[in-house]
Amino acid sequence: MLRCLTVPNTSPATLVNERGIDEASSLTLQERKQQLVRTAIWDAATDLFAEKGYDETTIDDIAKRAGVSRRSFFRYFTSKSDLMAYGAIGYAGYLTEAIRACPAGCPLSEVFRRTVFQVAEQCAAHPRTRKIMEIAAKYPAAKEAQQSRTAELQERVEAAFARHVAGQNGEDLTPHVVTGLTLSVLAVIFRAWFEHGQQDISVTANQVLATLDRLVCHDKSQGRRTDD
Amino acid sequence: MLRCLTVPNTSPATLVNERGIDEASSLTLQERKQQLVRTAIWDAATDLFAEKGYDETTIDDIAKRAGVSRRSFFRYFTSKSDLMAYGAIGYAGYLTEAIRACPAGCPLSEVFRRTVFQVAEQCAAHPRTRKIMEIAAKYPAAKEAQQSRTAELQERVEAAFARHVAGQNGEDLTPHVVTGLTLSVLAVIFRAWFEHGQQDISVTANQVLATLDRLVCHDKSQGRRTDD
DNA sequence: AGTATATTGGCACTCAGTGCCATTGTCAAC
DNA sequence: GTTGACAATGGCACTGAGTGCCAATATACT
Repeated sequence: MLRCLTVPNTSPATLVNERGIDEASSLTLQERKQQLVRTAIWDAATDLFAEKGYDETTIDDIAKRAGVSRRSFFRYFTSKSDLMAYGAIGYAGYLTEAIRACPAGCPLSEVFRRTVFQVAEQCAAHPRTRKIMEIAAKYPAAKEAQQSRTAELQERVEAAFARHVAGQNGEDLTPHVVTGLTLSVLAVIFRAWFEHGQQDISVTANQVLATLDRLVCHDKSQGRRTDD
Repeated sequence: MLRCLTVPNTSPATLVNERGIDEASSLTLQERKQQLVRTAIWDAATDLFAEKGYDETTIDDIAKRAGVSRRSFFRYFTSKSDLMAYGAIGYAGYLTEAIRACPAGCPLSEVFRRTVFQVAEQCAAHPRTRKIMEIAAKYPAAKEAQQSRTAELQERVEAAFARHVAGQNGEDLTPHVVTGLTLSVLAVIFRAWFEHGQQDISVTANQVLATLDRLVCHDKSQGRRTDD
């Protein structure tokens, strides 16, 4: 993964916005055209996944419907997995942005809560989120592909948290723990929100965080382990 | 994934033990032979991964060194990813077993703690854990492959937790939350344990759980969200 | 117009993964 | 010892993924 694509200058910021046509402020014409092709491929692919299934859709199919050559497909996405993980880049952007937005003195537990709520709402508002979740729920291989960039995501989020708590010793495990917690909590929220009504995601988020509190802060008497 | 392999009767319990030669109590001769081939392939593969890299190792290489045909490789493992995820089956077994071992009245927070410690120690004692972690740390594609069965793992663990808290309404999010928490905490523990000394993993586990407590149970004044 | 550069498409190649069938090995019954 | 049933293996051929290379085309800049 993470191969060098020839075509796009794919700066992460470029990929955050969806349509690539309007609101193209600081983008050159070339970049906007590339973005256009990229979303064309993505739209063609997700449509086909929904129509005839994830495994059954070949890259030839996608390229044909998107109106590009097979060879060009691989210049915009490294693989079919890469397509499903497309949203992960924007997701990582939301997360790091939300963490960075917190004031310096803000306790980490509060940074965690704010990040969870803000990112949940941002993703819930995004049309791509729903489409991807539907495909992932239907086809296990698609779900696996979607999560194929977890490592990169984790690294970026960890770096953002580490930046917030800068000034501690290097051996501190805090950034790792918050990152794991944040990502797993968000995953639970998305799943519950998607499976049930998909109404207001902040309600779901509150439920999940309340459950977490009940779980961790219940009895802390047994902080050290003794064998049974 | 999860294709039907022709050869092996691969019951999950069969795969938990490592060598497959000794301590073969309730296994037929055929099953033990299959297990032998399976571990031969696995050994050959991990050796090659360590020698010449994960991506550079083809399935032909693995089959040749293991002394089986290319076609037979695919009867024991569905893919190279499947090989890296081989340990996930035993891992899931450890987790469900640890959860089930807790007495019925045990509060979930305590089940969580016990499971984390027990599974961490079991995995740390297993020779395969170290080997896999070394490869995964070195090659990103291998790490990705290793996590390719997260969905199955999650389902099994969730089911085990749900069994423990049986008697609640179906809308309860608790099993989802504990599962996410358990898996992410264990991931942090393994990583920290592997990167640092790899001494006593229960020390690492205590550090991580202490960090978690500090994080979640810090100030709970802001249980409901208000926009800034 | 004319040149440098970016993008694309086509071709050929390796490797992953699968279906099909012939061969071999194993075990039991006769 | 032979025969027959059945599991395991190996070989072959095929589709699809992914990549390198080069020619053709489009775009930008002078």
